[in-house]
Formats: sequence, C-alpha cells, structure tokens
Amino acid sequence: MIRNLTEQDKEHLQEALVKSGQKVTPQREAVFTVLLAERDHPTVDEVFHRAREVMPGLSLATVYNCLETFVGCGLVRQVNHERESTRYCPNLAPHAHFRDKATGRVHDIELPPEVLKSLRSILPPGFDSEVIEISFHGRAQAGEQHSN
Amino acid sequence: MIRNLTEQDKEHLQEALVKSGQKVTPQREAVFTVLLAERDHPTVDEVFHRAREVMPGLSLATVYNCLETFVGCGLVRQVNHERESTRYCPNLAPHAHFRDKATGRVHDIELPPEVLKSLRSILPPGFDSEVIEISFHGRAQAGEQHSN
DNA sequence: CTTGCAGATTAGACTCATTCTAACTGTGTT
DNA sequence: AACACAGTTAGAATGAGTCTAATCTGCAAG
Repeated sequence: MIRNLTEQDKEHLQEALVKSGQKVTPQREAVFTVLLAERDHPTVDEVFHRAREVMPGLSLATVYNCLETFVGCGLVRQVNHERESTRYCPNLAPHAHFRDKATGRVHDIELPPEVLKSLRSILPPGFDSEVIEISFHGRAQAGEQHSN
Repeated sequence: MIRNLTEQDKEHLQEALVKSGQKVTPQREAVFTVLLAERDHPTVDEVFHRAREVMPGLSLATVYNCLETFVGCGLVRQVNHERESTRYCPNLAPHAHFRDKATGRVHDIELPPEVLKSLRSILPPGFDSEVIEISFHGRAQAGEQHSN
C-alpha cells in the first residue's frame, strides 16, 4: 500500500533537506514515503518494517538517522507518550495528540490558535517557550476515525 | 536537609495507601518524605540516592515499587519529557510543566480552570479524556525561582 | 578516467532506564 | 510454632535508542 511520493512531496522533502545542508538519498525518500503513506504515528520499528518492503536492504540505524534528520529540518514531529517508543508524525500544523487507552492509537487533535494563545498566556514572565506539547489520554468511542 | 513528615503529611500518606488496600511501610514513608522535602521533580535515581541517606539499606527496586504505588493511589504524578527518565511530582493541583532547556529543571506552571476547560473543548465528540499533559520546553530567565 | 573525500549507510556492540524473577523478611493468624 | 501474604531485595533480563568503526556513494579536482 505504499505509493510513491508525489512531485509535490518530493519537492517538499528536497527543499527541507537542502535548506539544512543535507542530501536527498534513496533511503530518506523511502522513509519519507512511508511516513506520508499511512499517517498513523508509526514507531521507528513500524517505519523500519514498512520501509523494508520497498527497500529490503535498509537498516534500522538508517531509519533512526533519517527520522532524526527529518526532525532536525522540521519535516516531522516526534510524539512521545509516557515512556513508550517514540512515534513520528508528518503533520506540521499545530495540533495536540490523543492517545486511545484501548487501542494505543494516537489521533491528531486540531489546535485552534486562540487555545494555543491562551495556553501561552499561562506562562509567567521570564518563561519563553519554543515547543508546547499537549497530550490527552483516554477513550475514543468506537467508530471515530480520526487519525490523520 | 530531609526533615520528617509532618503529622498531616503522614495522615495524607496513610489515608491514600489504605484507601487502595496498601500498607504503610518504613520504605514508603522514606520515599514519600524525600518527595515532599525537595519539590524539584526528581528522577527515580535521585529519589533513590536521597532516600538512602535516611535509610541506607533501601533498594532501587523498592523505590520503583513505592513510586508506582504512589502513582496508583494518586499521591504523586509522573512527569515525562521526551524520552528522559521519568520524574515524580507530589503537586496534585492541575498544572503544566515547563522544562528549561538550559538547566534541565522542571517548573510547575499553574493551570487556570478556564484554560483547562478551553483545552478540553477542542476534543471532538466521542473523545473522552482522563488525563491531559501539557509541557512547555524553552528557556526560563535566570532569576526565575518557580519550581514548586 | 581515477583519486580523494565528505557525508550517508550499515551491522553489531553498547548503554541505561525500567521491568522481571525468585529468594527473603516481617507481621499478623490459626 | 507453622502459615500465609504483602513488601522488599539483589541481580538478571529487556528493549528502545545510541555509538562505533567499517564500508559505500556521489561528486569535484587533478
């Protein structure tokens, strides 16, 4: 089920990589393709297995490297929940995460600017935040399909 | 610098433990004392070393056990930041965490009810959240003393 | 063309927080 | 005293992630 990158996605990848002085490689393309194909917040291991279907020689270390590079140049976000394995998310719009207790699935929750603003406003003066992570943990009713 | 539990804190501990069918033990008292003594979000290892000053035979496994028990009966909260070691926090009021990039220190940030409410409101119908974690990551100006 | 080289990839060793296991302890019960 | 049982303990095991040292790749200089 892994389709190739669209021209647009390819450009996006190339631009971000080159802008931070990195190269486009087949491995990076493969990993990026996997991330865009199924936007379900995969773990490194999941990315690894999916990507190997397309590029059998790919190594786990490379998947770690690629993902780190992508995070570094702002192509994807890391998602951590408690001490579980890190997951990766190519959704760059500001959003929160909802982790379903029952299934373990992670859903993106849109974060309206005014809520983001009210959150920033609780910081006392002198605190300057670059990153805000918001995660919910609970139950999502069966039938909810909201994982992009 | 570790002072004994006040009578009030002792009762608080006992009540919470007994309510969930657990016993008060010297080890649990020691660990709880350490948590209340310095409210700086210690890691398990830090709790371990501090507690051993008071109870030299205490084992790391027991510290893990005690902290897990406390979390289970709602006495303390776990605080996770990326994949760093879990930290523990005896502040039960709703609050967010701010992690200082420079020092690694974690500061509690008060969370006003209306902000909490606006956060809850972004969940689509069908999503029912029990826990919300909010963490900021950035720089706190030197001079800010806000770690309780 | 071939040489050099810098960055990327690779397999496998390593780290380290956390969890597990199995033996032991202490206390309360019959 | 013998038992049961929760709690504690040391040390082994786990597993995500990182590090290392050896290739590999693609490109620029000669």
